[in-house]
Amino acid sequence: MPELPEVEVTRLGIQPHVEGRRLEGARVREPRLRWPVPDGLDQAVAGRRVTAVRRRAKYLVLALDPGGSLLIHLGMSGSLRVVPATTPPQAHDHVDLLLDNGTALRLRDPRRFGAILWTEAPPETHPRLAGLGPEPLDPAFTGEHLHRRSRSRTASVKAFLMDAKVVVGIGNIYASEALFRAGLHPARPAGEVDRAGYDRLAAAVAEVLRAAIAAGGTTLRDFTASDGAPGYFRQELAVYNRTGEPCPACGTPLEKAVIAQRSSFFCPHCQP
DNA sequence: ACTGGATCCTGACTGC
DNA sequence: TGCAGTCAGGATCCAG
Repeated sequence: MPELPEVEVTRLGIQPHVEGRRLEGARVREPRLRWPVPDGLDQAVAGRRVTAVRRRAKYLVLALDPGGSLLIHLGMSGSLRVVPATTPPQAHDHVDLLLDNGTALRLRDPRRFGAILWTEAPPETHPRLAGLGPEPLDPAFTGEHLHRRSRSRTASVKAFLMDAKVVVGIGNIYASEALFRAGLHPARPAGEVDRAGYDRLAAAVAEVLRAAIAAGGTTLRDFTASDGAPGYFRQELAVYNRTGEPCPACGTPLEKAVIAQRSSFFCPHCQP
Protein backbone atom coordinates (compact mmCIF):
# COMPACT_ATOMS: atom_id res chain seq x y z
CA MET A 1 0.00 0.00 0.00
CA PRO A 2 0.64 3.50 -0.24
CA GLU A 3 2.85 4.84 2.46
CA LEU A 4 3.16 8.58 3.06
CA PRO A 5 4.88 9.39 -0.26
CA GLU A 6 2.27 7.54 -2.31
CA VAL A 7 -0.58 9.22 -0.43
CA GLU A 8 1.08 12.60 -0.92
CA VAL A 9 1.58 11.93 -4.63
CA THR A 10 -2.11 11.03 -4.82
CA ARG A 11 -3.03 14.21 -2.98
CA LEU A 12 -0.97 16.37 -5.32
CA GLY A 13 -2.54 14.62 -8.30
CA ILE A 14 -6.17 15.01 -7.33
CA GLN A 15 -5.99 18.41 -5.69
CA PRO A 16 -6.20 20.52 -8.89
CA HIS A 17 -9.18 18.49 -10.11
CA VAL A 18 -11.09 18.40 -6.85
CA GLU A 19 -10.38 21.55 -4.85
CA GLY A 20 -13.03 24.22 -5.35
CA ARG A 21 -15.48 21.76 -6.96
CA ARG A 22 -18.94 21.12 -5.64
CA LEU A 23 -19.89 17.53 -4.85
CA GLU A 24 -23.11 16.36 -6.45
CA GLY A 25 -23.16 13.15 -4.44
CA ALA A 26 -21.54 9.80 -3.94
CA ARG A 27 -22.13 6.53 -5.72
CA VAL A 28 -21.29 3.56 -3.51
CA ARG A 29 -21.08 0.20 -5.27
CA GLU A 30 -19.43 -1.73 -2.45
CA PRO A 31 -19.70 -0.37 1.08
CA ARG A 32 -17.72 -3.16 2.73
CA LEU A 33 -14.33 -1.51 3.16
CA ARG A 34 -12.15 -1.51 6.29
CA TRP A 35 -15.13 0.11 7.95
CA PRO A 36 -18.48 0.32 6.20
CA VAL A 37 -18.90 3.32 3.96
CA PRO A 38 -21.37 5.45 5.93
CA ASP A 39 -25.03 5.09 5.09
CA GLY A 40 -26.28 8.27 3.55
CA LEU A 41 -22.89 9.41 2.29
CA ASP A 42 -24.55 10.54 -0.92
CA GLN A 43 -26.96 12.81 0.94
CA ALA A 44 -24.29 13.98 3.38
CA VAL A 45 -21.90 15.32 0.76
CA ALA A 46 -24.33 16.47 -1.93
CA GLY A 47 -24.13 20.20 -2.51
CA ARG A 48 -21.00 20.75 -0.44
CA ARG A 49 -17.88 22.29 -1.92
CA VAL A 50 -14.39 20.85 -1.48
CA THR A 51 -12.37 23.68 0.02
CA ALA A 52 -9.11 21.82 0.64
CA VAL A 53 -7.42 18.50 -0.05
CA ARG A 54 -5.08 17.81 2.84
CA ARG A 55 -3.19 14.83 4.20
CA ARG A 56 -2.77 13.65 7.78
CA ALA A 57 -0.66 10.52 8.18
CA LYS A 58 -1.86 8.20 5.40
CA TYR A 59 -5.33 9.73 5.35
CA LEU A 60 -6.49 12.16 2.70
CA VAL A 61 -8.76 14.76 4.25
CA LEU A 62 -11.24 16.56 2.02
CA ALA A 63 -12.56 19.62 3.84
CA LEU A 64 -16.05 20.59 2.72
CA ASP A 65 -18.12 23.77 2.85
CA PRO A 66 -20.44 24.21 4.59
CA GLY A 67 -18.75 21.92 7.08
CA GLY A 68 -17.84 18.29 7.28
CA SER A 69 -14.83 16.31 6.12
CA LEU A 70 -14.21 13.14 4.17
CA LEU A 71 -11.35 10.94 5.38
CA ILE A 72 -10.02 8.58 2.71
CA HIS A 73 -7.51 5.84 3.45
CA LEU A 74 -6.04 3.73 0.67
CA GLY A 75 -5.21 0.71 2.79
CA MET A 76 -2.85 -1.74 1.11
CA SER A 77 -4.16 -1.59 -2.43
CA GLY A 78 -6.24 1.56 -2.84
CA SER A 79 -5.89 4.19 -5.53
CA LEU A 80 -7.82 7.30 -6.56
CA ARG A 81 -8.42 8.50 -10.10
CA VAL A 82 -10.32 11.42 -11.55
CA VAL A 83 -12.36 10.09 -14.47
CA PRO A 84 -15.38 11.15 -16.52
CA ALA A 85 -18.36 10.09 -14.41
CA THR A 86 -19.64 8.03 -17.35
CA THR A 87 -16.51 5.83 -17.42
CA PRO A 88 -17.69 2.26 -16.82
CA PRO A 89 -16.46 1.08 -13.44
CA GLN A 90 -13.98 -1.75 -13.44
CA ALA A 91 -13.57 -4.44 -10.86
CA HIS A 92 -13.01 -3.07 -7.36
CA ASP A 93 -14.08 0.48 -8.25
CA HIS A 94 -16.06 0.78 -5.05
CA VAL A 95 -16.94 4.45 -4.63
CA ASP A 96 -17.33 7.51 -6.87
CA LEU A 97 -17.47 11.03 -5.50
CA LEU A 98 -19.35 12.93 -8.20
CA LEU A 99 -18.08 16.39 -9.02
CA ASP A 100 -19.99 19.25 -10.60
CA ASN A 101 -18.07 19.17 -13.90
CA GLY A 102 -19.08 15.66 -14.91
CA THR A 103 -16.03 13.96 -13.43
CA ALA A 104 -15.78 11.56 -10.54
CA LEU A 105 -13.12 10.90 -7.94
CA ARG A 106 -13.09 7.11 -8.12
CA LEU A 107 -11.73 4.82 -5.39
CA ARG A 108 -10.43 1.44 -6.46
CA ASP A 109 -9.32 -0.95 -3.74
CA PRO A 110 -9.07 -4.69 -4.50
CA ARG A 111 -8.25 -5.76 -0.98
CA ARG A 112 -10.76 -3.42 0.66
CA PHE A 113 -8.45 -2.49 3.51
CA GLY A 114 -9.07 1.15 2.69
CA ALA A 115 -11.80 3.38 4.05
CA ILE A 116 -13.99 6.37 3.43
CA LEU A 117 -15.19 8.07 6.59
CA TRP A 118 -17.40 11.10 7.07
CA THR A 119 -17.30 13.46 10.01
CA GLU A 120 -19.03 16.72 10.84
CA ALA A 121 -16.55 17.40 13.63
CA PRO A 122 -13.08 18.88 13.12
CA PRO A 123 -11.18 16.05 11.40
CA GLU A 124 -8.25 16.16 13.81
CA THR A 125 -10.63 15.10 16.58
CA HIS A 126 -11.81 12.02 14.69
CA PRO A 127 -10.87 8.82 16.56
CA ARG A 128 -8.75 7.67 13.61
CA LEU A 129 -6.67 10.87 13.65
CA ALA A 130 -6.62 11.82 17.32
CA GLY A 131 -3.57 10.48 19.10
CA LEU A 132 -1.38 10.15 16.03
CA GLY A 133 2.27 11.12 16.28
CA PRO A 134 3.90 14.00 14.41
CA GLU A 135 4.23 14.23 10.66
CA PRO A 136 7.72 13.11 9.65
CA LEU A 137 8.18 16.12 7.38
CA ASP A 138 7.27 18.58 10.14
CA PRO A 139 9.87 20.33 12.30
CA ALA A 140 8.35 18.64 15.36
CA PHE A 141 9.78 15.35 14.15
CA THR A 142 13.33 15.18 15.47
CA GLY A 143 15.91 12.76 16.76
CA GLU A 144 15.20 14.13 20.21
CA HIS A 145 11.53 13.11 19.83
CA LEU A 146 12.43 9.58 18.75
CA HIS A 147 15.02 9.23 21.49
CA ARG A 148 12.64 10.40 24.22
CA ARG A 149 9.77 8.19 23.05
CA SER A 150 11.95 5.09 22.76
CA ARG A 151 13.40 4.92 26.29
CA SER A 152 12.56 1.57 27.90
CA ARG A 153 11.08 0.18 24.71
CA THR A 154 12.21 -3.34 23.96
CA ALA A 155 10.56 -3.81 20.57
CA SER A 156 12.69 -3.44 17.46
CA VAL A 157 13.58 0.01 16.18
CA LYS A 158 11.81 -0.90 12.95
CA ALA A 159 8.52 -1.67 14.69
CA PHE A 160 8.99 1.52 16.72
CA LEU A 161 9.47 3.57 13.57
CA MET A 162 6.29 2.10 12.05
CA ASP A 163 4.21 2.90 15.15
CA ALA A 164 1.83 5.71 14.17
CA LYS A 165 1.66 6.91 17.75
CA VAL A 166 5.40 7.66 17.50
CA VAL A 167 5.51 9.09 13.98
CA VAL A 168 3.06 8.66 11.12
CA GLY A 169 3.34 7.67 7.50
CA ILE A 170 6.27 5.26 7.59
CA GLY A 171 5.43 1.78 6.35
CA ASN A 172 7.42 -1.29 5.55
CA ILE A 173 9.34 0.02 2.55
CA TYR A 174 10.48 3.36 3.95
CA ALA A 175 11.25 1.93 7.37
CA SER A 176 13.81 -0.39 5.78
CA GLU A 177 15.17 2.39 3.59
CA ALA A 178 15.50 4.92 6.41
CA LEU A 179 17.20 2.43 8.73
CA PHE A 180 19.69 1.63 5.99
CA ARG A 181 20.48 5.31 5.47
CA ALA A 182 20.88 5.76 9.22
CA GLY A 183 23.12 2.71 9.60
CA LEU A 184 20.84 1.01 12.13
CA HIS A 185 20.02 -2.70 12.19
CA PRO A 186 16.21 -3.04 12.01
CA ALA A 187 16.10 -5.58 14.85
CA ARG A 188 17.94 -3.38 17.36
CA PRO A 189 15.78 -2.79 20.42
CA ALA A 190 14.46 0.75 20.13
CA GLY A 191 15.51 1.57 23.67
CA GLU A 192 19.13 0.74 22.93
CA VAL A 193 19.58 3.17 20.05
CA ASP A 194 21.39 6.29 21.24
CA ARG A 195 20.63 9.93 20.55
CA ALA A 196 23.10 10.15 17.68
CA GLY A 197 21.43 7.16 16.06
CA TYR A 198 18.02 8.78 16.32
CA ASP A 199 19.37 12.06 14.96
CA ARG A 200 20.59 10.15 11.91
CA LEU A 201 17.31 8.26 11.68
CA ALA A 202 15.09 11.35 11.83
CA ALA A 203 17.15 12.97 9.09
CA ALA A 204 17.11 9.78 7.01
CA VAL A 205 13.33 9.46 7.28
CA ALA A 206 12.78 12.99 6.01
CA GLU A 207 15.31 12.54 3.21
CA VAL A 208 13.92 9.28 1.91
CA LEU A 209 10.31 10.46 2.08
CA ARG A 210 11.09 13.69 0.23
CA ALA A 211 13.04 11.82 -2.43
CA ALA A 212 10.22 9.31 -2.88
CA ILE A 213 7.61 12.04 -3.27
CA ALA A 214 9.81 13.73 -5.86
CA ALA A 215 10.01 10.45 -7.79
CA GLY A 216 6.26 9.95 -7.76
CA GLY A 217 6.27 7.30 -5.04
CA THR A 218 7.13 3.63 -5.19
CA THR A 219 5.20 1.22 -7.40
CA LEU A 220 5.73 -2.39 -6.40
CA ARG A 221 2.74 -3.86 -8.19
CA ASP A 222 -0.42 -1.82 -8.20
CA PHE A 223 0.21 1.70 -6.97
CA THR A 224 -0.53 4.37 -9.53
CA ALA A 225 -0.82 8.10 -9.13
CA SER A 226 -4.15 9.75 -9.86
CA ASP A 227 -3.21 10.08 -13.54
CA GLY A 228 -2.42 6.37 -13.78
CA ALA A 229 1.35 6.81 -13.79
CA PRO A 230 3.50 4.49 -11.68
CA GLY A 231 6.00 5.82 -9.17
CA TYR A 232 9.67 5.58 -10.03
CA PHE A 233 11.24 5.45 -6.58
CA ARG A 234 11.44 1.67 -6.83
CA GLN A 235 14.59 2.17 -8.89
CA GLU A 236 16.10 4.19 -6.06
CA LEU A 237 15.34 1.74 -3.27
CA ALA A 238 18.64 0.81 -1.69
CA VAL A 239 17.62 -2.34 0.18
CA TYR A 240 13.88 -3.07 -0.04
CA ASN A 241 13.19 -6.31 -1.90
CA ARG A 242 16.87 -6.61 -2.85
CA THR A 243 17.87 -9.72 -0.90
CA GLY A 244 21.23 -11.02 -2.13
CA GLU A 245 22.05 -7.97 -4.21
CA PRO A 246 25.20 -6.06 -3.27
CA CYS A 247 24.83 -3.26 -0.74
CA PRO A 248 25.05 0.01 -2.69
CA ALA A 249 27.47 1.34 -0.08
CA CYS A 250 29.83 -1.58 0.61
CA GLY A 251 28.93 -4.46 -1.71
CA THR A 252 28.04 -6.96 1.01
CA PRO A 253 25.06 -9.09 -0.04
CA LEU A 254 21.85 -7.64 1.40
CA GLU A 255 19.86 -9.79 3.79
CA LYS A 256 16.20 -10.30 4.61
CA ALA A 257 14.71 -11.10 7.97
CA VAL A 258 11.18 -11.13 9.34
CA ILE A 259 11.03 -8.55 12.11
CA ALA A 260 7.77 -7.73 13.86
CA GLN A 261 6.01 -10.01 11.34
CA ARG A 262 7.16 -7.94 8.36
CA SER A 263 9.90 -8.60 5.85
CA SER A 264 12.86 -6.38 6.54
CA PHE A 265 15.86 -5.75 4.32
CA PHE A 266 19.26 -4.56 5.46
CA CYS A 267 23.01 -4.64 4.97
CA PRO A 268 24.63 -6.73 7.73
CA HIS A 269 27.84 -4.71 7.41
CA CYS A 270 26.50 -1.14 7.23
CA GLN A 271 23.71 -1.73 9.78
CA PRO A 272 25.29 -3.30 12.85
C1' DA B 1 2.18 1.14 28.73
C1' DC B 2 4.02 -2.16 25.63
C1' DT B 3 4.37 -6.45 23.00
C1' DG B 4 3.48 -10.02 19.74
C1' DG B 5 -0.05 -12.40 17.23
C1' DA B 6 -4.33 -12.79 14.65
C1' DT B 7 -7.27 -10.60 11.51
C1' DC B 8 -9.70 -8.34 7.53
C1' DC B 9 -9.46 -9.18 1.68
C1' DT B 10 -7.98 -10.13 -3.18
C1' DG B 11 -4.42 -11.01 -6.50
C1' DA B 12 0.19 -12.33 -8.00
C1' DC B 13 3.44 -15.57 -7.88
C1' DT B 14 5.83 -20.14 -6.90
C1' DG B 15 6.28 -24.93 -6.90
C1' DC B 16 4.44 -29.39 -7.62
C1' DT C 1 -3.26 -26.18 -17.00
C1' DG C 2 -4.58 -26.52 -12.33
C1' DC C 3 -4.26 -26.28 -7.62
C1' DA C 4 -2.39 -25.28 -2.98
C1' DG C 5 0.44 -22.52 -0.47
C1' DT C 6 2.82 -18.06 0.37
C1' DC C 7 3.22 -13.35 0.36
C1' DA C 8 1.96 -8.32 -0.23
C1' DG C 9 2.69 -1.13 0.48
C1' DG C 10 -1.89 -1.20 6.74
C1' DA C 11 -3.52 -0.89 11.10
C1' DT C 12 -6.79 -2.44 14.51
C1' DC C 13 -8.02 -5.44 18.18
C1' DC C 14 -6.91 -8.62 21.78
C1' DA C 15 -4.67 -11.28 25.44
C1' DG C 16 -0.89 -11.29 28.34
